Parts: sequence; C-alpha cells; structure tokens
Amino acid sequence: MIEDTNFITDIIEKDLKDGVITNVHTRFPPEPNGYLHIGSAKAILINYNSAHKFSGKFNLRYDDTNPCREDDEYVKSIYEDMVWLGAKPDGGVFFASDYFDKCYEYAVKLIEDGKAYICEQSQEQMRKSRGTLTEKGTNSPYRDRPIKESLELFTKMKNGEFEEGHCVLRAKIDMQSPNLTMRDPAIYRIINTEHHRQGNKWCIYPLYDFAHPIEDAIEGITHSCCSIEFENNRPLYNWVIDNIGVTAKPHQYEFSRLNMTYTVMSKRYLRTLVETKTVDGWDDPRMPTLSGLRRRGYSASSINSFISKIGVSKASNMVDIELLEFCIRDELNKSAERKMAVLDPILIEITNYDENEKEYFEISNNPSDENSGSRKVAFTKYIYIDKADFSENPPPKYFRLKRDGEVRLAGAYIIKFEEIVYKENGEIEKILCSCDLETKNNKPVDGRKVKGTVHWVSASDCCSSTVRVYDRLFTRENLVVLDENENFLDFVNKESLTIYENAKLEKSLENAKPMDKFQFVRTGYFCKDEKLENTYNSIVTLKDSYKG
RNA sequence: UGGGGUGUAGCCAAGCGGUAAGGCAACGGACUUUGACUCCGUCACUCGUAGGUUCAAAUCCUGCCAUCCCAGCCA
Repeated sequence: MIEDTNFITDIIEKDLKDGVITNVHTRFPPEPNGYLHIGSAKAILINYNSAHKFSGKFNLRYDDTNPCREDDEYVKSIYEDMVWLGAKPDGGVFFASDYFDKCYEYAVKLIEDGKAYICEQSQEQMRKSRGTLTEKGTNSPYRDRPIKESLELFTKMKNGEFEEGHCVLRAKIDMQSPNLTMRDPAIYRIINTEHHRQGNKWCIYPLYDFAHPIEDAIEGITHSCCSIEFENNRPLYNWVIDNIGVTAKPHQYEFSRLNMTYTVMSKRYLRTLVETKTVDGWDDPRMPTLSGLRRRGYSASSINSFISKIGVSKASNMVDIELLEFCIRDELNKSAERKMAVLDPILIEITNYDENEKEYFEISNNPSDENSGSRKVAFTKYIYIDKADFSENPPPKYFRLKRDGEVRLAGAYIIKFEEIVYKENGEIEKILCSCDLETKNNKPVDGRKVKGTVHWVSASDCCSSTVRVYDRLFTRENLVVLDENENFLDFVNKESLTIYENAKLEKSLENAKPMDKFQFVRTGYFCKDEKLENTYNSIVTLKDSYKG
C-alpha cells in the first residue's frame, strides 16, 4: 500500500532479506513537553510508514525521563494528534517512566561490572575536565573508586540522601574520545521534582542517552529512527546496548529534520508564543502545530501527502511551504463543496429585472464531482458582489467588472455595466447593470467572449456567517525576534523591528519572501472552525487569481 | 582548531560505474460559467570544487571549499 521507499526502508528491506530481523518494530518517542507540529509529523510518519510498509508494529513511547518539563496535557494532545494523523500506535502506548526500575537494575549492573561510577565532581569541575572540542578530557578523580563504594553511593542517591547536584552516575568510557558524548557521560542524576506519573517515587532519573536504548530494547524496537542531531549519540546508544547485557539489538538511524520557509519549528519558541499570549494557544490556527493546522483546515491526508513528497534524507533542507499548501489545495480542489461568498459587498441593481421576481439557480456543489449534488441559489434584482470584483480604474487585463464591461455571475447571467450611483460623500452606493437574459446557463448567443466570472449573492435572500481569516503567522512581515544569545525577545510585525536593531532574526526567516496577496472570496477555501461554532476559517493557500 | 554528518535546478529529491527520474515553484500556450482545475510545452551537456583511476564517473580514489551537529546533571 505504501509505495514510498527511502534509505531507511532500503535498510529494513535488506535486514529482512539477510535474516538480521524477522519483524519490523519502530517507535515515536516524544517528550511530553509540548504539542506535536508539522516537523513531528515527519518523524512520526517515517517511523510509522517504515514499520507498516513491512507489516510491522509502531509504538508511541512518551520519553518522560525529566520530570521538570513534562505535563499530562501534552500526553493527551500527542496521542490525539497522532491518531488524527493516521499513525495509530498499534504496537502500544508506553512510558519511559514505566521502565525506571529496569533502568536502575541496568545501572547497578554497569557499576558491578566496573563500567559506571559515582562522580562527585561539581558541574563546573565536570565541565572543565570534559575538555573541549579540540582538547581531550581528563579523568575524574572518582573514576577508579571501588565498585563497592559506587554501589553504596548509588543506593544513597536513590534513597534521597544527597542534595540535587551532589553527584551523578557516569558511564566509564573514554575521556580521551574525540566524540564528546563518549567522555564518561552522566547517565543518572538527582532531581527532586514530582514526576507527572511516578509522583515522588524517584529522586534519581536516567538521562536520555542511557534510557533510550534500554527503552528500545525492552520494547523490541528493531529500527530506531530519529533526527540527525542524535548522530553523535549513536556510539553511546550502541555502547549501552552492548554493555547492559540484553539480547535485543536495536539500531539507530538518523534523518534530517524538517525545516520550512516562514515557519518556526522550535518548541521553545512556539511555547513562548503561547505563554506570552501572542497566539490563543497551541492550537491557534496560525501555529504550525498539528492541532493548529487542523483548525486551519488541513486534513490529515494532506499532511501525509506532504511528508511523503518531501522524502527522507540526511541533507539539511528548507522545504518551501508552498509544497504543503499545494497538498491541501490539491485535495480540497477535488473534494470541497463550492459555495459563493461575498466578504466585502458592493450592491448591484439589475435594471432589467423585476423587483418582485425571484428565481433559483441550480448550482453544482462541485463541478468536478458529479456525485456532489447541487444547491439552489436565489437570484433577485439586488445582489452583492465583492468590492474587489469591481474596478473603476482597472489595470490591463482586468477581467472582472469594470466600466462598460461585462462579467459572468457564476452559475447565472452575464451582466453588463451601465452606471455608478454615488452617495453624497462620493462613495459608491450601487452599480447599475443590465443582465443578458439569454445567458442563463448558456453562452452568449452572439458568440462574444466574457472572460471574468464573479461570485455573487442575493441581497434579499442570503445568510451570513462570521469568518475569521488567518494569515500565516510567520512571514517576512511577522518575525520572531531573538537576542544575541538566541533568546526569544518578541514576536513582532516587521514595521516595529527598528526598535530591535541589534536583534537577530530567526534563521529560517532571513530569506523569507513577502507573502503573496490572495483573493479568498473568489478562489479560497473556508473550513468550519472546530472550536468556534458557526465561524469559518479561510485557508489562505490559494494562489493569486490576478497578477496585476 | 578535534570528531561526526551533508553538498544533484529557485526548493525538496531519485540516482549506488553505462551517459541526470519525479514533485513543488517558475515560464510559454490551449481550454475554462472558479484568472482555479485540467491539458500541452519549456526549465541541470551537468551533479560543491580541483585533480586522479577507467573505454566510460554524479557514482570509485585523493586534496580542497562550503555548510550543519557536538563542550547539559536537556531530549
């Protein structure tokens, strides 16, 4: 069913063929510290699709090894968003925190084997002795303390007999390693914070590098696919697998994370936008979160399609958001029912149509889908069209209503401009037009071409809805501003940027182009806002309908 | 400056020694009762770069350049 192949599925296929494995099992391991976003979707779908391509299983595992950052709100939203996306964790839903006992056992074993030790250096001392990118590290004075002593201290650590930061359990690997992560990494630390699931059961917590391979091994994960920044950690992942004494041999593979034009993917900044109330919440339709995109009108299938189109590689990338927009536009164009809508009305009087007359036009809900049915739309002497569909001073090649011009009312007559009636203040009160009665559902009998077609609505027989139009949050005009240390400063409109003259701009936005103008009345799609009843979002993904 | 990645069109990305897929964007043109859609056509003599090996190189080798990641008791 899934056609996509990439370097990861190639590896799996080979492993299967070589008999290295007999079944495929993958996982998505989010830390529950924020909402899933479009970048998470890439990681989810790579893991999910890799397993399913080979009839394997896929787990959701909350990587909740740091109680300071996690919250049950996120646990809930992550699961819901994954199910919505279509990546239901059919291998099960797990919590890293459920493996804390096992992690502890393995840690004890490592100490007993002389492969880990309690280090009582301060954080400052540890940083210094770790060396730098170019200088080797030096051994901790505690490195060769007796196994028995480390064992006792580890027990005390676990029993809460030490202050936070007093000591740490370290893997004894190689302080000379050119790879910083192998220089005796800390694998257990003391944290006196209540855990969202374990409460106060523990005051020591395993670090990611130690816990992750154990989690994968316990769950029988065969291919652990993560983003590229973990590549440096892979030797440590393998070290843990090789030294704790498990038969499972999970392997880690890395792919590049998704970057998208105009889009900030960092959870840290997204969180700040929520906390500073710059947006209404994680699911604000302007956010690149899955819940935000959903409210914005993106379907799960359009996101799946997008992820499959961008491919899987290790090269750093900046995918144009136009591709995402293409995916939803493409789908909606086939499936969305058409409705006419006028957002900014201008009154049209049809001079040769009787005031008391009213007729109904049967208009197809979707001309490209014959099963979509049709609806009746009332036509009367007074109608509205959108202000943007009339121009007193039209640019060249303007096809919509203009002086002495003709235009097709979608699904109804062709009308011809006659006269503008002004109010006393000079504004347009209404436009008088005549309609060609013979063009009802027909082409003009004399064969003349009328290029423009506009939406319209009866002024006396129409209903109204509240429409909220959401622009993209991140454009060249709207920027996240960071200080020199890349701390979030503000979310601003570019016009106010001068006050941040020395601030750096979010990297991915530096080359952003101005957002295209759009005409949502004529060519946009609306979707019902799932939170705000009876209001509609406009999905502003359509291209310019007129390039003037 | 140490180590590990990555460089194929404006943007993604296939390609795995036999003469550069595909998608997005863009640009022509046809069609059109959505300036949409659809349809036709154009868009890399060249794969970061310089050498080398070979009958043959984006693919193999060497040097160089660019760029990303790593010095958390974060993940």
